[in-house]
Amino acid sequence: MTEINVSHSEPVFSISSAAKLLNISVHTLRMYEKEGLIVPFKKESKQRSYSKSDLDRLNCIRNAINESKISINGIKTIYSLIPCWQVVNCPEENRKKCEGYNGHGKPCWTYNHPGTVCENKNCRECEVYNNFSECGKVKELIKSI
Amino acid sequence: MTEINVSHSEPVFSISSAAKLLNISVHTLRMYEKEGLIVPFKKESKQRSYSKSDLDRLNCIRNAINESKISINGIKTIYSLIPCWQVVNCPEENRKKCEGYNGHGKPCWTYNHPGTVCENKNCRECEVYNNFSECGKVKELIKSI
DNA sequence: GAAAGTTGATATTTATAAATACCAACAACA
DNA sequence: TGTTGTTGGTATTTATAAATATCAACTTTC
Repeated sequence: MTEINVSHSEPVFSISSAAKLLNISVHTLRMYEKEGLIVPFKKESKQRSYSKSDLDRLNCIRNAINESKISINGIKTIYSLIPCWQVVNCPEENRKKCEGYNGHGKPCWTYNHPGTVCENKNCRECEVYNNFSECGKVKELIKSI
Repeated sequence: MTEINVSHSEPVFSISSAAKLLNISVHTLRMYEKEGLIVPFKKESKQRSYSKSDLDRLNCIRNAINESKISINGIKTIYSLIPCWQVVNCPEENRKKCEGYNGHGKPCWTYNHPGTVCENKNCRECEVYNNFSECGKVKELIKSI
């Protein structure tokens, strides 16, 4: 990983500075998290922190809500269509017991994944979570499979 | 096609009886059409008529809006993720010039498709339009490719 | 050819999603 | 150790998407 990428994914912003930079309230950030749109880094003390990449992701989400007029539940449903099983190479056997594969309306990273290849993964660091925060990228992925 | 399917896809309901059956207003039906969620049959006189299958589709849409809280633009975006190119076997060459393939946020059946395999198709009769009115089915299709 | 229904278009209402405000308890950091 | 910020709640406000109401011109139907 290059220096640039490290700083990009390094959680360095507190919730209040993230909110300030995004021009939204602290509560809104926690709301997005509760809805499963974002997975901020958490210290042992349970305090959240946000990377530059988190801010980019949040800008996409804000854009979807405010410009594209897609509701939060709409965004969740769109995320739930990401073919995560392709991205992480999830074996057929695992899929049967995976809520992300079988569920509807919620992104895979909002579930636990017992007995799957994702079991011990940290979703915050997963390609599925990181690469497809933009709706456009979801379609590109579907095209590529 | 069996007798049952004929009656199922036969446009027999006027806009007002469709509205009554769905318990919504006539204008709402026209609004859904303007947004590209539905493609009702039209007589030469420009009057709309609706089949039982149209009503089923509309029930799905109503459910997405009222129960799942997905906004109309959200539904449009979800429809736009249907891999239509797979369903209709759209040749690589055609895809480059197809707005449905390259566009974002609008279902393929809201575009014209000059120079593609869909050029002379009536979208109302297309598998892409007919089979995936439910969000759940969209995910099933993505899984199958 | 009169009544009933439909068209598209605009103007208005309503229902509610998204965001804000406020809270007491706890954590971080000078 | 006092100040500043964070936590997870609930209660409230606001912005607006979705639906309704009206309209005159046009079809259909009997």
